Amino acid sequence: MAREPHHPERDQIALSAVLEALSEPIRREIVLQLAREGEAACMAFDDCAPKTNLSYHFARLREAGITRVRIDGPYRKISLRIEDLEARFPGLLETILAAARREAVDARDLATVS
Amino acid sequence: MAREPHHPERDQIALSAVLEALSEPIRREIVLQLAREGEAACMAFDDCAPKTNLSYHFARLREAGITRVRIDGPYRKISLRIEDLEARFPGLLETILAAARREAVDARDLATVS
DNA sequence: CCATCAGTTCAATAAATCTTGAACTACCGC
DNA sequence: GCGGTAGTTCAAGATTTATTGAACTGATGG
Repeated sequence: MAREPHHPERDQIALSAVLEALSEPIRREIVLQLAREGEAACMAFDDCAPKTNLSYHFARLREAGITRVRIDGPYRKISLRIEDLEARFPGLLETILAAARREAVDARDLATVS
Repeated sequence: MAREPHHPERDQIALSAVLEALSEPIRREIVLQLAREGEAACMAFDDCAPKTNLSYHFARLREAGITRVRIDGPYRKISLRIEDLEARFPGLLETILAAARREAVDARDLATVS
């Protein structure tokens, strides 16, 4: 296990990678939760998918430049790179997360009517 | 050839599909050009990729709900579904296109320095 | 030291994506 | 109708993605 996982520099964050990372529902759910609750350990997402699958999605988010991973004893603490993303692509993260929240609300409303 | 190609209803436009569609550089280039120049026939993009490949990307954009295709004699006129997208996911399209333009500018600046 | 907990890496598989050439459809002008 | 132009569909291949179980690393507590 690499002691320091790789993170792209702010200037190296690519739009294709960011959009592709956030096009996945599980990864979007992870990012939404990080936006709500701030830094969290991996185990905070254990109800989203099996551990081994989460590990894959964490890596994709990290390599896309969306999250930062910090090793804290036996835990890995994940957080959003909000400032880097805002500097590179202003408003992008917040707009996509707003769209995700809106889609969730719309889906719930639709279920209520039926 | 289906006379009327399928378009998803406004309410059926899915965030995953939109982000995935726009994560592809060729498709993003198509959408940028549509945003600049408005409705255009497919042949307006012939320098982006071979025709058969473009056809594939046009279909992905249309099925994601990003573009509308209108048959006009021998041509197919493509346009952005700006109002539908704005109603479903406010600010999303414009923010992503702004990010795409910024990334292009940054890449050009980097090349100028080197 | 040993067991455990947190999380990753590896290997394998199924599915989706991107790309291309060949064949096709649909419309138009002569 | 014939030929040409605009664009799609089909089939095939290479690549990437998502998912999972098994084996692994690294830190901690007893």
